[in-house]
Parts: sequence; C-alpha cells; structure tokens
Amino acid sequence: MGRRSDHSRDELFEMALSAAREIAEEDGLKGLTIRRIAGKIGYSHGTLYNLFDDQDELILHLNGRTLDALYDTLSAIPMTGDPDDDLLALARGYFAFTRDSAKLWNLLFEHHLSDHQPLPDWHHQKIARLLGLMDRCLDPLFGPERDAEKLHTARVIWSSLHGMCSLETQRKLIPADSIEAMATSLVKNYLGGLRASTAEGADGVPPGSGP
Amino acid sequence: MGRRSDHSRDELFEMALSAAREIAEEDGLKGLTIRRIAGKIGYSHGTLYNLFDDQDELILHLNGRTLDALYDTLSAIPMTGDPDDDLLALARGYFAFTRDSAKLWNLLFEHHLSDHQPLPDWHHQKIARLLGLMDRCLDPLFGPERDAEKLHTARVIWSSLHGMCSLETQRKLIPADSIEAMATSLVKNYLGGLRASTAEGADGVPPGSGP
DNA sequence: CTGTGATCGGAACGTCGTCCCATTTCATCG
DNA sequence: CGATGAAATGGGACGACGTTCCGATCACAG
Repeated sequence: MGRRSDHSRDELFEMALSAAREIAEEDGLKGLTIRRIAGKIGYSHGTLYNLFDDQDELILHLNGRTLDALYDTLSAIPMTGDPDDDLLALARGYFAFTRDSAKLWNLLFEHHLSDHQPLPDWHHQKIARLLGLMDRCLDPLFGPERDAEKLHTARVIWSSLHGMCSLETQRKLIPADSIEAMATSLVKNYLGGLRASTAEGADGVPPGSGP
Repeated sequence: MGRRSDHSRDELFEMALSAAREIAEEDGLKGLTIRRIAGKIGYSHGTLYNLFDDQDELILHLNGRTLDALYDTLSAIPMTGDPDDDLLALARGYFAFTRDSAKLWNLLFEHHLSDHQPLPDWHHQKIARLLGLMDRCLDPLFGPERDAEKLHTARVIWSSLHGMCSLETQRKLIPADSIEAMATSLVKNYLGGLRASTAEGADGVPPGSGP
C-alpha cells in the first residue's frame, strides 16, 4: 500500500493524461472520471490527487495537450504565401482535426472552470500561438505597419471557422452544409471585400454599401 | 406520499422548467441537478421522473425554451430592408442575448445527448426558424431564384457569429476584441466580396457548391 | 540499520441520477 | 354514498461520483 517506485512522478503525470485522453476520445466528458482514469493506469483514485488539485485541473492539462496537438498539426502544413490558399489550407487542417478528435476538441469548450475563473496564462498562450498561424498567412495582405488590422482579421476568420466546427460537431446546423464550402466562401469573399475596401481607401466599408 | 392535486401535470412541467432555468442562470450545468430542481418546486426528486424520461430530456426542453426566447428577442427587431444593417441588427441582438443569458446560452452547447443521438425534430425546427431570420435579411441580395445561395450565405454568417459569441463567453479569444467590431467587419466585407464576385459573374458562391 | 518524509491504498462522507414501490389521492362507476 | 382502479407522490435503495483523510508502506539519507 505504500510507496511504489514503479513510476516517477512525471511518468505518472503523463500516464494519467494519456489515459484521460483515451477515455475522452471514447466517451467524452461524461466518462472522464477520476476513478476511471486511476483504474486505467493501475493506481487508486486517491493517488491522482497527488498529481492534480482536482478534476478541473486535470482536464485543463488535457485540454492543453489538445491545443498542442492542434498546433503541431496546423504548423506542419506548408505555406505558399498566398493568403487565400494558406488560410484555406489551415481551415482544412483545422476541420480534419476537429473531426478526427471530435470528442477531444469538444472537451475544450464543454469544460468550464467554476466561478468564471480565468484560464491560466499558459493556456492563453497556446491559443495565441494558434492565432499566430492565421496571422502569418495574412502578412502579404497587410503591410508591417498594420498589425492591428491584421490581428483583427485573423480573429474574425478564426472565430468564424470555430463557429462552423462547433455547429457541425453538434449537428446543430442542419440541413448540413459542407463546412469546407462554407469556409471557402468565407475566406474568398471576406478577403475579397477587405481587399476592395482597403484598395479604395475606405475604412472597412465597401463602396456602395451605404444606406 | 400520495397524489396531490396542487398542480396539474402541465403546471408541474412548467414549474420544473422554470426552476431549472433559474438554477441554470445562476450556476450553469453543474448546479442543474434533478434533486435541486425538485426541491425548488417543492416536490420530491422521484416525481420529476413522471414528467421527464431523464435529466437529458429535461435539459433538452430547457434548451428548447432558450431557443424560443432567442427567437422572440430577434424576431422583435425591426427590419429596414438593407441587408447590411439588418444583419448587424440581428447580430447585436444575438450578442446581447448571449451576454444577458450567458449560462443559459452556454447550456445549449455544453449539453450533449449520449451516443451521438440526433436531436429531436422540434429542436432542429427551432434552429431553422432562427436561421430563417437571417435568411430573410438577405432577400434583397439574392433573387428569388437563388434560394440555395442565400441559405448558404445565411449559414456562413450565422456560424461565424456563433463562433464569436462562443469564444467570447468562454474568454478564449484574448486579448479581447469587441465582437461587435468583428461582426461589423464580417458582414461588411463578406457581403461586399459577395456582391463584387456575383456582379462580375465570378463563382464566389457556386450554385450547388461541391468539391 | 534506523529514522524520516514522500507516496500509496482505501475507507469515509456527502451528493448525484436512476429505479422501485408502498402509500395516498382523485375520478369514475355502481 | 361507498367501492374500485388508475395515477401520482414520497422516499428508500443502489451504484457511482469527487474529494478528504489517514494508516501503511516504501525509498533514501544518515
């Protein structure tokens, strides 16, 4: 019953998160119990409380791993330098990830910290890193002196793609459209409108769209 | 212990959903337990199982009420006939709703039926009704013979707005941009690009858009 | 070899969803 | 009016959950 030297503390940490990932991939948040994770790695449930403060923190770390995996997937996509093509390539990679790891990706949004506690900084940085990938695609469209607009544009596109994935995985956008087609339409026309309005010196308002 | 005629079955149904709504508004999904709902309306927890199959079905009905409330809010917004203005008015109404009823709106997406069971038809119809509001805004942009493109456009915008709300309420889009500004940018430029591409006969939105 | 501190297993507690059933009440019929 | 059956209600029971706690046990320093 006492101390076992089967695994180091770090190994245990990894084993727990790995087991949690497998359970979440299979049964989602509902099946992700402390006791089941502990059973899967051959330890008692009390032991997990030596590694994590509570269930929330465990899931937070699992979500961190999911964000890392998404970043690894997207950052491996080759960029061509064409904003439209590159954004769509990222979108396709994103969609593929949310489909292959649907339950894991859903966990990112199903799980909340209680009392509207803010997420830790390292979590926000993982998100910012993902947004940075989109941001870089837009470099050719915006000069280096227009960083704020570029970031704004990246956020609009990122949020929009997120919404498409969210509604698709929950099957709440029927009759189902192809989200690939939706993303294509979004990128082509949104960037098209953006190019037109900035080319004519307007402020985001395309000419001829006034009341 | 026995039958009470304090309330009819329908009254009980309404009382339960109303109590559930108040609890969800305060404590979200975590606090939404059968026992707490029952306690709030002065009945035992067993009684709720005469009204609902299980917790999932209760939440499903609560979510239905939330969709109804959202529809009532949005359909009361006066329309001008200008697609840009009307879509933005709907977006602002949507944003206001998701902020005022944040926990209730989150419940729409935190809660899943197990085993990827499809949502009931009446639920899908409530969503379709909301989408219809966006669809009607786009009437001036698309002739009556281009219904498919119009619906496609409505879905792109609806999904995008949803993504913005989703990331905002979860504070997962920091540093926070104003989603009102994001929505304005989206609608102006996306519709602008759409107008430009269709005016030039390009295929920004191919009819029957498939790969 | 001995002490000490970290680590582990598992009991305990309160809560949960769900099932079950004796009990009570209402509506209907004789 | 009184009996009868159906519907509804309260609450016990069960297994599972998150979390806390503590005695038992082991690794390691001295």
